[in-house]
Amino acid sequence: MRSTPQASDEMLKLDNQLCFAVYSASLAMTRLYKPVLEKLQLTYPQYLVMLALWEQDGPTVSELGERLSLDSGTLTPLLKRLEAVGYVTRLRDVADERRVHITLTAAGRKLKARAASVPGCLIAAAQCSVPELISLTQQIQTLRDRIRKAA
Amino acid sequence: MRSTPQASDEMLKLDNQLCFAVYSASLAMTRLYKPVLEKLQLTYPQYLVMLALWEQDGPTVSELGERLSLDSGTLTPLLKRLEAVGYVTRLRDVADERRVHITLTAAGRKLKARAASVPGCLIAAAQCSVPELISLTQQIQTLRDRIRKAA
DNA sequence: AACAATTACATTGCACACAATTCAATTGCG
DNA sequence: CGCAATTGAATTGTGTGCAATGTAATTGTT
Repeated sequence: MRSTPQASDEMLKLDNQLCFAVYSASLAMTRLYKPVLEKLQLTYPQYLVMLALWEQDGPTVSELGERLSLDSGTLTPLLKRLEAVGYVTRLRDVADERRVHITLTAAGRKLKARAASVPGCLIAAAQCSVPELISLTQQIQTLRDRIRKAA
Repeated sequence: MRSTPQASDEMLKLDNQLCFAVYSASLAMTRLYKPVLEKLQLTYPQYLVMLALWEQDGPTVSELGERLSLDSGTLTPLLKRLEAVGYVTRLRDVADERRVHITLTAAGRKLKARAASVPGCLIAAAQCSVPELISLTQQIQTLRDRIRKAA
């Protein structure tokens, strides 16, 4: 008698995989936001950067990378595009010329008001109560933090 | 008196937590799997394609795209890489020459046994019971399906 | 002060992800 | 049958995401 091949079969089914659920949910969210964010001249990752800046303006590239868990290879070109559309400025720190501070322009600050309606489309799509959304968010955050620790 | 700017502030923070949680969890998972999948000569999206093929061999490119919610612009080069390492073959349908069937090679089928241990690393990292993982997976799938319907 | 190690950002190369377009094969309709 | 419309993949161009590398500025040590 062999050792239960069924068990590993069940584990390897696509829909049983937590990783595929998260992966496909992330892609679905990007697609949901796309038409909304296009009106603001933002991509989804650029929107996340703007959210971070609206909460705390003027961080260095590495601080932003820490917050979003992205490295400079991703952020540098992204930030240059945000600078090109006029939402941020990239300025060298006078005390430490290695650092580059990312600061909102007037247009970048004004955008926050126009972005106020963006979250509504996800909340509407989710079709569940705000407490339920908060609970799900916390579960996913806990999972993410444990994965980070394990990696 | 202005109309509660705090409300939109909170909304933006809530949205930050929800969409960013899924986004960052997805990235964290990719990073967790990376060293494990490298031993199998697979990237994370390639692993998802292999999971789909182990469940049902020989689909067309568009059927695979339907299952994974990816288009030909993503799948065509990815499948060519899987063909290059020898895990799949790409064969034109004899009845309809527009279609390309993706079929596992012997090496591709053999890989399934070696991949049996892959899900374990996420389960270990998650530090929670299997029923809890199943529940969380289902919640995320439900969210994803509702988002897809709304988009 | 000199210099090795570290830090911060930029650059390069590879692999997705997706919109838009192209091209060939097939289907539908008069 | 003939031909327009449709379908299925592939291609092209833009924007991430990340490892590896490069470069300049700063820090620590003697």
